[in-house]
Amino acid sequence: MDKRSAEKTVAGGTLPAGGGADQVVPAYRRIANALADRVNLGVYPPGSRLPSGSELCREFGVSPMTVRKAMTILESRGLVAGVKGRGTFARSVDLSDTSFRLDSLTGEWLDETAEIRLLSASMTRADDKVAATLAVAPGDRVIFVRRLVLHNGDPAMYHTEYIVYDPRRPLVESQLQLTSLHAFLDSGRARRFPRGELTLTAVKLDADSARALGESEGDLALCLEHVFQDGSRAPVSWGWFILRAELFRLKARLGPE
Amino acid sequence: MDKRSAEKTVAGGTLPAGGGADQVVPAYRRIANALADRVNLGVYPPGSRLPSGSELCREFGVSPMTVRKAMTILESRGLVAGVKGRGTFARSVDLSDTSFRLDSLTGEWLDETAEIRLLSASMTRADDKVAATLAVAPGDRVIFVRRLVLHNGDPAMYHTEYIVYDPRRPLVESQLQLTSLHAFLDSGRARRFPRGELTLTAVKLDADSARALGESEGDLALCLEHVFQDGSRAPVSWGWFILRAELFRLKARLGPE
DNA sequence: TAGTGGTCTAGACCACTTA
DNA sequence: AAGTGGTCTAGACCACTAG
Repeated sequence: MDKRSAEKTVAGGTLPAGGGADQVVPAYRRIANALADRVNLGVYPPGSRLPSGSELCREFGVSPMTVRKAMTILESRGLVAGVKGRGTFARSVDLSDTSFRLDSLTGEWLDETAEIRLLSASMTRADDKVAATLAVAPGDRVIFVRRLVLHNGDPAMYHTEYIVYDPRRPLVESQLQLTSLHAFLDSGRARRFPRGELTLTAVKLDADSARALGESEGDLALCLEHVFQDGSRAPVSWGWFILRAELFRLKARLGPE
Repeated sequence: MDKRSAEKTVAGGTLPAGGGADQVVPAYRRIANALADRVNLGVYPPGSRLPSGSELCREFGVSPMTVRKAMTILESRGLVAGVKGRGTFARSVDLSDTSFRLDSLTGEWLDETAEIRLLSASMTRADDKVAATLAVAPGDRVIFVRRLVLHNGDPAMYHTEYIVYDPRRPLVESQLQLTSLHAFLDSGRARRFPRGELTLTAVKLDADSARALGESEGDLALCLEHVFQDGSRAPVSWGWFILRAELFRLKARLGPE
């Protein structure tokens, strides 16, 4: 249909309702929300097949691509799963589909007052555990770094890291003297290693971490362990952040928006 | 262009290369990965503007919608941010953009051996804290439930929950006698409350939780606090899961795939 | 006014499943 | 052979920004 002869719809969505809608909601979002509601309310019970693409086109009066976009959203939310040639099926979504963003952790305290202090940087030899994690031979040279991040002058997190030594990659010079926290966190990804695996656990402070953070051994903490990798998934850095438990919490939301 | 007269491209992507590509990679994914690499490698430094949609169409030889889809993916990954009328800009992505999925937590131990035990269920009056969280008046009736989830016969998590009492919604009967863990987790969402907010923290066991989990007071644990809401975001249930720390960990991956 | 991101259309083709 | 999900096209229109 040529848009210059459009009658009931415009490109941005449905025409503003007579009542005067405040916000224009895109059609694909309207459809996604409508279908999400039906899944949540049990109109499409877990495991059952949703109406096909063409049926939904008729129901909502939109073109296939628009329905498709809505389905993509629902699929990314884990609400439905599409199967080629068979159909799209409602999933049973539960708590385990929740996803926590780490930025809900940093957002509250990550500001200009954050300061990073280099505690030590040295060359050492990989022990068995380090060698296994970094996929190098035991006894190979690795860089060992310890950093402390302070917030309002107080220790907030303690970072220990082993980095594969590669003379062709002058990491040490450029990375060790970081003073800005943002650059520090940034160094975990943007310019450095595009891939990685992270694990978050609750731990008790060992003697070393406790001393660094100025707390008592055995105190409560979060441990964010990381293995950063290069483009071909070869491990380059292994380490862990020890976070003071009171300062950090992960938040997540269920449901639309 | 009519597809029946296609020459160099087919709908599924580029024509199979002479070498014989194993897997057909959709064009939008190829483009998204290519652009993601450029952002990560600093070809498009943080804050800089990416080539416009039409430029990318020319570069990759695809139609606007395909480029658009790639951009949507990058935006959802937090790698870029589009601004109407101005352009699409590279973001500085760091650790704080990581997102953890709770299913990496349950995946390992959630199976048929999991058992749920109802410890207590009673009607009580909301104290100030409960009233504030559930948006009811202090002294109003609320349902108080305590559950224990066992794995291989051992206590794994302890759940405490306050539920707004609403005689029109016979929650108690249907929810209290759950015996399947899957149905239990499911009850947090699918059929019950479509929305909610979750917070994950590290805590020490209080006397009550320690007794329930068969551990010692002061021991390490994760606390998953939840506020479930109805469709209009009115709180309906407030509670928290106390998780034995050794059994639970959150995992995440950085980068493409 | 020209350019940009964002939305939408009305088709097409493919790979796949089911009958 | 018919139906379905998934991909892609070659346009269009809108809201917005900037020169």
